[in-house]
Amino acid sequence: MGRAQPRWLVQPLGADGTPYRADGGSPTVMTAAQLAAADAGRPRWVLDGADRHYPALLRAGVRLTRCHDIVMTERLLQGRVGEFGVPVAAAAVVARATGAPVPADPGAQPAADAVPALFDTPAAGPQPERPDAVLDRLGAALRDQLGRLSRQPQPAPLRLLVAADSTSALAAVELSAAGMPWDADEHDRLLSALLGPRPRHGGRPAKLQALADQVAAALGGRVNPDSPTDLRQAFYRNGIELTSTRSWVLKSIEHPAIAPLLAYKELARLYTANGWNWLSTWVVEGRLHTEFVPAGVVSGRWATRGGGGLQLPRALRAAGRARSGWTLVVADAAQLEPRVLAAVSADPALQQICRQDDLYVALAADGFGGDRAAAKLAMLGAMYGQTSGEAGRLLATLRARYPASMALLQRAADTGEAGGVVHSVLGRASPPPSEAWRTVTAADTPRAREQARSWGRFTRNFVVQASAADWAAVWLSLLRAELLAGAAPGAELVFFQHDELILHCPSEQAQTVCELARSTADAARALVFPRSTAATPVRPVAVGCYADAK
DNA sequence: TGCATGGGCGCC
DNA sequence: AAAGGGCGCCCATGCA
Repeated sequence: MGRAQPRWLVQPLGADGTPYRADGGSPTVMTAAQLAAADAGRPRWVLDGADRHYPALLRAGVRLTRCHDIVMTERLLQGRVGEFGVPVAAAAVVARATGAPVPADPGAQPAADAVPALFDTPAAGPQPERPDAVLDRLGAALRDQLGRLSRQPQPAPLRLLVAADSTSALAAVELSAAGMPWDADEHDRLLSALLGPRPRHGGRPAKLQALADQVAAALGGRVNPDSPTDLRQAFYRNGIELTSTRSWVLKSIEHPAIAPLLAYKELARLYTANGWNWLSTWVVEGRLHTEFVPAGVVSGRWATRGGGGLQLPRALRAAGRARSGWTLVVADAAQLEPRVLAAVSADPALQQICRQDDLYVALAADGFGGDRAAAKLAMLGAMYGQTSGEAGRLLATLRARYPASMALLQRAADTGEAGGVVHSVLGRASPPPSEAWRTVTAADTPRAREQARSWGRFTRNFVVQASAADWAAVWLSLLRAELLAGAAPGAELVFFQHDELILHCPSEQAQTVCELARSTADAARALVFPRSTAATPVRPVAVGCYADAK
């Protein structure tokens, strides 16, 4: 007895997003093969959360090329609705979640193209929703969203963002399922070389324990180097008062315990965060299976759930290896954020600087006496809101030479300090500050000012970080579209980290993939920053092993 | 025993 | 005068 083939219920929708059951189109039950055939016509499928519905499709061998993700879109729209209080649309969302009808939207505008709705046939549950009810709910939600989109002051960039976020939702499911190729044996060798062999019955690995013993000996007594309190007490007994046990604080101390302690901290981090337990939990059949969460960060950056997929330590990247006969293409957008700042601010001088391959070299030559490190420190400090130290002093140079970009950052910070909302280049809104923040900052106290400035640093950085995330999402979407169109047979996306993409492809496709990564980055720049001359250069490298990429 | 919080550190 | 943004995850710790 074979298992029943999975099937999906598909509702064709009219051009205005209205289900047209009444005039002939009726819900159809489709097999995976039929869905795949239907996708060849490049419809924009409507999904009530790709993370909920796409994994099953993918397991059945169906890849969807384009979609409108109701959940991703709702988050984008709600961020833009009200600055304060409960957004107007929240009521509709609650209604949808409970299966109650959504109020019709009289202002709905026609969609750009016909869209089929698509979702799993209702699973057995306590109270499965009737298929028609699901269809009505989805159709109403779509009409509602298209209407709200068209009423935005600048709908075009936001529509691009909706498309990019929706595609990201599909790509995240695919990336999570594919997994980065990861060589567990190599990982084990690296760990053993650094830490000593894997301990058999608990306890620390040999080299870690030896360092812990050295620390204890140097401090004259028992001390748990994993305990900040313990450490501070031990140092206090030795006549040293520590404000914290952070490594940069320790580095300024002269004491025989410091060197082994710093070494211990570094290795202990490796052992606990990416040691053998991590390996056996997250690496399955040669792939690292972390779960990607598209736009999981308020700025639109992706997050990961499990496995710490966005914090793969450099020391272990040699374990990221292509299969035999295959190649990893590692493509990252170099110095993305200052380039994004130049583009969103349309600062002529900074855009000029950003035409250079290494913009920090050009920046250093322009106003920092050729000191690249100083130029970089100043630029990063400006984008993060640093005002003290060397970065603070160098800020004056940036203000004098790049007034437009520095003014944009200052406006963003001022808006945040006043409790306002800022937006990315495509229109993603920053979250409004909490009620608690409003209460605290209403006072005229040092704490109030500190809280206000802190939120200002967040909004200052948001305009850059979120705009960079816009660009990256469009880049990813364009590259994925090329792959689905067959531009590099066999190539698949396996990793995405803010401004870096990794693809796994048959070695003979590597140069094609490199070129695709470059060309789609250029196309993304033209779409996201159409009036900017600042480049967003991508430098793909074809390697057998992730560690060789930098 | 489980849960929440803070210190600390990895990545961008 | 002003003391760098975003995350996820580990451990230790204090509490119920």
